[in-house]
Amino acid sequence: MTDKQEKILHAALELFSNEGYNATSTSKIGKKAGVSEGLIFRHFTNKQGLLDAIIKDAEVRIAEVIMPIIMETDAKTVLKKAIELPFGVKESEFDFWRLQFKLKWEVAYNNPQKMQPLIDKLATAFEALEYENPNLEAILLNQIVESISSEILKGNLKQQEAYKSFLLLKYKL
Amino acid sequence: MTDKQEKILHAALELFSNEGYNATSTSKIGKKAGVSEGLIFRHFTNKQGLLDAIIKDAEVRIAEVIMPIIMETDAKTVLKKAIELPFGVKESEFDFWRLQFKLKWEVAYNNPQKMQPLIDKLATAFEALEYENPNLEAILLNQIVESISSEILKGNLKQQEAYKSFLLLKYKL
DNA sequence: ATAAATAGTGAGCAATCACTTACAAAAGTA
DNA sequence: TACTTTTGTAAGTGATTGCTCACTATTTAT
Repeated sequence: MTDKQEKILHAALELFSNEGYNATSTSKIGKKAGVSEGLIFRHFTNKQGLLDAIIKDAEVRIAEVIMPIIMETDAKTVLKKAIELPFGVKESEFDFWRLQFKLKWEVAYNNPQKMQPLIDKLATAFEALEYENPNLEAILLNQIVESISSEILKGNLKQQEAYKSFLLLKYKL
Repeated sequence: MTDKQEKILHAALELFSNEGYNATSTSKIGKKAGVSEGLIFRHFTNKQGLLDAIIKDAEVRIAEVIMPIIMETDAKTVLKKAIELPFGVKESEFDFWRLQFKLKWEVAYNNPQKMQPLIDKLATAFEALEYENPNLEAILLNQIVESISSEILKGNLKQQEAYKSFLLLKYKL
């Protein structure tokens, strides 16, 4: 991956995330990346190709973030790590993650449940802890985690520490 | 409000909701509404004006939906009605509500917490029921309700009845 | 009935869109 | 070195964008 290729990807990520895919023109991307517009098409075929490259990279990064939870053997620690997940996102990566959530609301890109492995892991954890309805508990907690992530990424969640403690307490962790 | 004005608004709502604001051209709206493109600008000034009209209407409808909960005096019933909210949305109104959630991810339109009255009401309900942390409980439940709404509107939530019962049970309702 | 105001049309506007093409610079390879 | 491939640019392409304008049709008010 060339230096300029990375610059293009980075500029596209930032613009897609902050202004939206359709609201971002390839000319704007070229300008922000400090590159001729034509180079975008040389490297990524078309505008959709740019998005595809970002999405492909995202799948890897999502797997990376989820891995430590999937590998965890202690049920309580699984839940704890899952709850702490959104609070640990670095601000330098906000653009990246915000785009992921934004894309879920774009029709063209139908979202094939990348979080399913996490939900499954949560379900087995809840089962081990003898919750009455592990599957629905897993779905609920995943929803909570995603919803907290959304709020944080949009800059809407105040009192994060208090909220984290509150949730950990609720699940007796 | 003229017949044609309503046709324009309805077409715009459907297109904005399903394809996105930026992906929808005024020419497409005119065609779908069976109206000349120019008429859109006569009635709504510009494309943004169209969206503004939809948003203004939305504020009314959101207030309508929340009102029965705000007016409710029994704490348990408040929670029950809040949880049941997303499961009662009519399919004919999916486009409308989906657009509301979609807009939360658009930068241009910064969302001034239309749900705050509901959150406040939930907080006092949790207080009456002697929950330890009523404010955070209210924020959490609101997040859950919104997240369920999102999943339903995207057609991603299976076993809705089971999930509803599960939540009501969780809050002892 | 007549005038004024409103509703509606369709052609046309400059600007921008995603993308192509012709060509030059740079880098790799023999 | 000489040749090929890759990387990069700048000036285009036709199509579409949001929007205006000159005009007609219809309603409303006097």
